[in-house]
Amino acid sequence: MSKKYADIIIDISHEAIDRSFQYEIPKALEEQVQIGTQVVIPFGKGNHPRKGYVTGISEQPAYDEHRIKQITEVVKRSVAAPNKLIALAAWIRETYGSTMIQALKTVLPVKKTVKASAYTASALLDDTSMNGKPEIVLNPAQQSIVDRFASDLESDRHHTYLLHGVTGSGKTEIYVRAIEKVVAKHKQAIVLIPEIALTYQTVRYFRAYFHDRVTVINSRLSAGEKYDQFMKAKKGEVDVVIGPRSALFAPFEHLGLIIIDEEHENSYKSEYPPRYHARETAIKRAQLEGASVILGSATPSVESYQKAMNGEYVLWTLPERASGGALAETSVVDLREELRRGNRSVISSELASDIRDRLDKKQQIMLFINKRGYNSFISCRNCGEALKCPHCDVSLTKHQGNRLLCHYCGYSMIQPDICPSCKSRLIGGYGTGTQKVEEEIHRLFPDAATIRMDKDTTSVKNAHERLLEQFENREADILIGTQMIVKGHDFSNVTLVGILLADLTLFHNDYRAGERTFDLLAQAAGRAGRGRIPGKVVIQSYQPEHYAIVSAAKQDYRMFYESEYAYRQMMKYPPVWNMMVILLTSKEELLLDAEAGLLADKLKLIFAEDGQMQMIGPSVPVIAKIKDIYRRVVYVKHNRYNKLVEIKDYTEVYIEQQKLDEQINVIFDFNPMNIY
DNA sequence: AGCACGCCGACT
DNA sequence: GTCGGCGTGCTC
Repeated sequence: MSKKYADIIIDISHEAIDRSFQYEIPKALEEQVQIGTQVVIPFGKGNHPRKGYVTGISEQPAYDEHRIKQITEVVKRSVAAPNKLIALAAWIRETYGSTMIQALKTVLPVKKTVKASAYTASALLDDTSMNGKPEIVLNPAQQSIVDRFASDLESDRHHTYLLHGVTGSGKTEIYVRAIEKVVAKHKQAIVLIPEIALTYQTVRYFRAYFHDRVTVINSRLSAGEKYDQFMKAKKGEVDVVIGPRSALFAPFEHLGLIIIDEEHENSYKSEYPPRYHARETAIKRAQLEGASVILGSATPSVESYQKAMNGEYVLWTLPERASGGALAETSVVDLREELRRGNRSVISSELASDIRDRLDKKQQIMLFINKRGYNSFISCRNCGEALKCPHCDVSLTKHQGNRLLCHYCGYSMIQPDICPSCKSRLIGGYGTGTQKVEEEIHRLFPDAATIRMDKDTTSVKNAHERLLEQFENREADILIGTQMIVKGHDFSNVTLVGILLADLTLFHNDYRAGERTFDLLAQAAGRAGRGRIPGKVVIQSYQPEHYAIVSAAKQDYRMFYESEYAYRQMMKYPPVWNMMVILLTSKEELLLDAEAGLLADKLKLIFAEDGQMQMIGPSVPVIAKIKDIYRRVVYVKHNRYNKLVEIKDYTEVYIEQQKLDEQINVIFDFNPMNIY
């Protein structure tokens, strides 16, 4: 009988209207309008139709009744998000800093009425003639973990588990068994996988167990296709959703388990606002919905391992390969020593002789170089200037055909003959990119067939899969690549892995440099000797005494963790302390400098009194401008995360009150994955 | 984000 | 005298 009212967040991303507005629900729409429903409402003076999300329903008007307008209609083809997802969005907004509408859009399935693209769901989704589930017998370590999970589930205890298992120890089998237990209780599971690891084999594995009760989300799905998969989850037509970060928001009604594979991966942190971390957000969602979380990794993040150490997570360990196969032998080569002996090649003499040996035995080799275009910028030996992008303040990278390219905005130019700043002719490229390594290999081993994998050779659709397939089919002896060849792929004939420059200088100044290096080396080592023949890993480095390299060579995670934790503790870095980056951007450099300074002073004045805050900056970030937008950063460290949230809230209000939001944009990043 | 209200300069 | 500049403030 009585009227009903809806609290609605309007789809306009602006702080000034980042709050809910109350609308009357017309009788005809009462059944359709629920929390999470997308509706169209008249907004503002002109009563322009706007989209909005219902975040609450009440019986009383909280506002002058005559001024409350009516909901126009419900957006067709929209899924009402479960109530809990709205609460999760509110938590994301508060924890990471963004407008409510941005947080809602992150959490809710976006149903664009775009027609589904022609190649539907890609090869990952359509597979027919699936043979029954593989008869895999768990080893005692695996069995004991599955049993413990089952008993927790039986007694309704929900934990976050950290599954620390070396590469090849059979983590996936544990995931699958845990999901089986959850599904048996009529609950559902989400499996998060880093995008690059979302391979055909992985999906096949889950398909073998759950058949058409599992669905896969990947970045190649159109918005419409992704929406359809989410609908299946909501209607209970599937039990398992597999996908990257965004799959965390699959609108299951009875969520029982969230699995995050390779939990240490950087791609679980969103790179645009709200910059949420899928691991933390998963744990929050599980808490809201009474579900469990399993985090799996061979090289856990320092954050997660610390929580396992202090009892917040339950630690499960799989110390051995499931097949019983031995881990690879490792050898560290000191590149300084190599240079002293007069070898200026990127291939050390030890690595060269190992390559020769494997080529002769018809075994395969993987060579790994940290980064595309590493050091392959053009600089002047007279004045020392490196050629930079005029819009982005980053070095231009040399590509084939004397072309220099900016990797941030795509700006390109032909390499000049004389230095633009000092007119010297001593200008050129010095570097060891993947192309250069390939040339060097051809010089040293003219008989070797090579495949090069980097962003340039894999930019074409499916090139990535095709190149890996060629290598698998032994069409080449040596695979040369960047990060992308390190993760996940098992080639049984690879018996030698060379890490050409395990150096840390690349990530200089970055507090996660050690962690990233250890992860990379451990993963690379995991690529060697996956078949019957034992493998070898050669690690070349200028800093062979660094703890990340020493512990990686020993394949000793615990040793790495102890050193890394001590370092973080000493430097007051996360996870021991917390850090927030305030990134300020503007077209006006002078204004930006002035206002960044004022903000920093203000924050110091207000928040310094407890003595637990440390502030650095404002400073000019490594990349001082992108696309002609200038950037400044302020780093704020505090032992308590909540205090950083308070400082974030204060900053938001300050920027708005000073009327700076037109000319200066502010973005927050909590416990950042990389330095600015 | 839009849109209206509102208080000061060069025009039919 | 009026048309219109976009500064300021509000939107259920």
